[in-house]
Amino acid sequence: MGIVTLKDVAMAVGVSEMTVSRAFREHSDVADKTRARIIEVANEMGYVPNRIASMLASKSSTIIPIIVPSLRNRVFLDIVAAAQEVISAEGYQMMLINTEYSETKETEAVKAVLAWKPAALILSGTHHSKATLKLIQDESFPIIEIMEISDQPIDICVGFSHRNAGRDMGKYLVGKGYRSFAFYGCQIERDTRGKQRFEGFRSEVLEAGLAEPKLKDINTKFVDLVENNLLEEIALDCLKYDCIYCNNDDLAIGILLTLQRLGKNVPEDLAIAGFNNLEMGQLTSPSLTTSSSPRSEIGTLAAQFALDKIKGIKLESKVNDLGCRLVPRGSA
Amino acid sequence: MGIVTLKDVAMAVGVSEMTVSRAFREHSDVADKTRARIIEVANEMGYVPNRIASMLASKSSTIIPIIVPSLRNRVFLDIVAAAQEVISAEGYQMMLINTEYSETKETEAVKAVLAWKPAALILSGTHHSKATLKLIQDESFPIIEIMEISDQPIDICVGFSHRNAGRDMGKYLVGKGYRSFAFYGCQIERDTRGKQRFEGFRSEVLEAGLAEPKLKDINTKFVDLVENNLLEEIALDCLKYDCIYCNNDDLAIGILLTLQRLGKNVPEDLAIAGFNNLEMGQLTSPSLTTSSSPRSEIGTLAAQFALDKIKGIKLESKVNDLGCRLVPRGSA
DNA sequence: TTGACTTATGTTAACGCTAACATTATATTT
DNA sequence: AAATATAATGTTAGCGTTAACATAAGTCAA
Repeated sequence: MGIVTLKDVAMAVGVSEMTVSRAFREHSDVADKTRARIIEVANEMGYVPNRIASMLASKSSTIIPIIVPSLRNRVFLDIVAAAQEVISAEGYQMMLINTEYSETKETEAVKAVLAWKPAALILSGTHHSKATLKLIQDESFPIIEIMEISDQPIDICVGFSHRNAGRDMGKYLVGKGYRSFAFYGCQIERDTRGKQRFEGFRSEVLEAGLAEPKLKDINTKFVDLVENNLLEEIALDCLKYDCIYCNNDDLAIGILLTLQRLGKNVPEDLAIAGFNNLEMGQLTSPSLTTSSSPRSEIGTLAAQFALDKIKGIKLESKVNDLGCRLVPRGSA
Repeated sequence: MGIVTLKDVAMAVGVSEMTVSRAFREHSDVADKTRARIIEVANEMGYVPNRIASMLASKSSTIIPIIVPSLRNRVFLDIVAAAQEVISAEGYQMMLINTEYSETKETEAVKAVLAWKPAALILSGTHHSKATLKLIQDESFPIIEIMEISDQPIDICVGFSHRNAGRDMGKYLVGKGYRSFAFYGCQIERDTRGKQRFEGFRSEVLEAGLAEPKLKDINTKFVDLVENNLLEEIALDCLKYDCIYCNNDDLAIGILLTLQRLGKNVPEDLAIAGFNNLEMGQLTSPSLTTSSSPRSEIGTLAAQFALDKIKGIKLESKVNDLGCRLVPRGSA
């Protein structure tokens, strides 16, 4: 026989479908004895409630999609991992979608996701295409924007100001006495948040009356950089400056270790600062000056806010700035 | 008005619901003119097909859940990222679940996932609890087991032999002349695959007539190790041996960098080997001897196999051993 | 122009479940 | 014991779509 349905169980037990349905939904109004019998028979028969039918009938979904621009980036991986934990723990299901930093793909993803009548939606960033916005404008489920903050979130946003993070780092580095700067990043042109950090950094450097920091966009993925031994060239190029601010810790650590292999001294020959505060940055000597992006917190909170709002719990604030703590260490 | 349904669009255009349904499914038998008109009106009205209703009616799902034991581990992150790419590209949806290495949670996850009538299921490892196996035994969708290989996969498995990976490393290290060994790992007792590598490693060391390698289970997560500065103690402890084989590259690199900070020499004072072949391991000096786990390949292939089998394409082989290449470098 | 196809559209009945209301059994009060 | 309240179960009618079959419209050969 094919799949076991409510009807089959109901017939086997000798009750109505409705009673079986109730028994499986911890509905209070089923007699304990009846429920026990139902559950037993159902298990024996291998009955598994069909969530799809349930969703259609009740018009209530437990799907929470999360749309991120990348899964190669530790930031999003950590966010996804943290959000997943909360979402699962509450009996909801995470649907994971990766847009590869493409606006078109984001719009497509949102369209696809709407077809699932999601319980909530987690989006990355606060900037979205018109098409995307149009799709979600009349939707009534909670929409959480993560990573950045915005004065006018679609609904709720959780993140921090990347501009401020860059500014803080700029202030710190200028204060340390460095005078010529460059900002290095892999594929920055598509990383709007990286660019925001650069902007903050730049404005601080300029305010201090120093020369415009150079924006160095390395048009290769970090993995390929390592794979193809391109880091040496980049590391040597860096030496033209007093200090470099990297788009993320991976690159910063990569340059740091490469310079050391080449016999250079950090921070004497070149000071290096990163972004994210990955574990490895604590292990190099000198250890890495960086900013601690609250990745896991963002994931956890985003999921929590989504669930709270689904449950009708009033949220304190629509804009949640978690800040980004500067972590001064030896490398700059 | 609330949500726009097929019916609304059908009425607006003046055709039957079925025609609208067909128009949205690239069904060939709709006149081009009719389809164009339908799509136009539908877009205007903001119609989004309801996948849930569609799934219920057609009994065909596009959900592919992937159940992994951890999302802190780069291995699974890479697998998930790779699988996601393939799954999305084909118009399917990935549902992500993390069991935190708990068999109970795995069973629960499988139960939850069955309720979605998935198109396929990706599971981690080849060992599953009786309860889990019972749940999936009569299911007809493809089931892909990843990471390990087994002679009797439930359906299809994609991975490599961890025992062999450990054995290869053992052979290599013995060949290099090291004589006293230890295997270090964070929370190995729950990492069955890590244990398999140890077993392979151990058998090779014993076969060479050397002393039993010590199994050192560090009962703390790597992050906490770094956070609480516990690596120094561990690194110093390692010096009792000629050579250590670490459960993963993170730990290996952590120990390597810590030893260097303490003024020790690798591999002279201690040789170190890792597992996974992360980028960072290429950047240390000496760079890290490790094994290259085919993480992305596993993710990609697992997804591909799932999709192929859904489409009825005959697979070449049920057991797919991708191997695990030893990468000899300077650290051991 | 008829019959035989082909193409385009429509009709009906599910899919498996639950909301909302209806009914029956049981407990509680007077 | 009747009247009322409460708990436990049942009935009906969808939820929004699609499979399968039914029909209508258009095409073509003879």
